Amino acid sequence: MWWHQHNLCFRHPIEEDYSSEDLEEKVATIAETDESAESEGVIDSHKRREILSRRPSYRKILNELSSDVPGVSKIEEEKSEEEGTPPNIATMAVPTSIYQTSTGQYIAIAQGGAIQISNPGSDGVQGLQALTMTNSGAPPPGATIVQYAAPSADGTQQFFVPGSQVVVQDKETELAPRHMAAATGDMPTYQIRAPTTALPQGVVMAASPGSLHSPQQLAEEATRKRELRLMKNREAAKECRRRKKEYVKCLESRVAVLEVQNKKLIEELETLKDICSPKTD
DNA sequence: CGCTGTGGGCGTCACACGTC
DNA sequence: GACGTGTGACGCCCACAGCG
Repeated sequence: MWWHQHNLCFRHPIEEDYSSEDLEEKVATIAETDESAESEGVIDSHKRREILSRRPSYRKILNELSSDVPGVSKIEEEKSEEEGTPPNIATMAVPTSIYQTSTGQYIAIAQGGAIQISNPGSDGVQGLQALTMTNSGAPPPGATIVQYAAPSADGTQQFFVPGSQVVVQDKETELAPRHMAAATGDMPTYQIRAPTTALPQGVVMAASPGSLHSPQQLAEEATRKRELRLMKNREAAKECRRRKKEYVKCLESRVAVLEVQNKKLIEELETLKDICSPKTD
């Protein structure tokens, strides 16, 4: 099933993203899998926005498409898994991100917010350590706190983990070893370092939510939560754009296939016409 | 060489939707 | 209902090409 709100999409004058709507329209026109009910009529911008925002995710769309059309590749649930996750992490519950440290350890951030660290040499999931991110609500007793810091002046991002170590994001992905770049795509690389002198701006060290009393602490907690949310949203936006590009590529290939099919059918029709209605003169 | 238009990427905000 | 996630919209920046 092809969703049919494409003709309700509107483009902002300075729209900068590629016009997937145009492609979708082209595909829908060629394939004629669609009703044209909504192609007419005036819909106010609010309504259009409402409809637009209910559009299914690219992943859903593409996966539906792939089930209808053989040969259309699916968007995997997690790119990091499909592109060569280290074997000892492969059995873990779907991580959202996997990083490799300069010491060769793998850090997997699971969807629940748990961080797992594994050594490349260890078998299976042995050696994994599960940490709990502080954004996942009140940590259970004895939980390990991992602190996130806003990007510092040199463009790096840091996680503060127990044991006086800091997980620092490299400035550029290409700094990662080639084997890592192949395994993670555009995924940033992280290193475990000893912490520098003072905490970077925006860092609030471990304070369990229950122990927050003063307005200053509350404000710091709010700031920390905001930074965390922004970081997650940043990553989500990147991932969303990646999926969108993949989706557009898929549409382009589908257009090509359907155009070829269409051409063949037209030729076939012409042939049949010639056979059924020979010229009389 | 400076200006301008264009395209692509990124970060952020707002909002809908799904989950617990 | 709170919270997390996905995505459209917007604004900004940068690179590049074309032009005078």
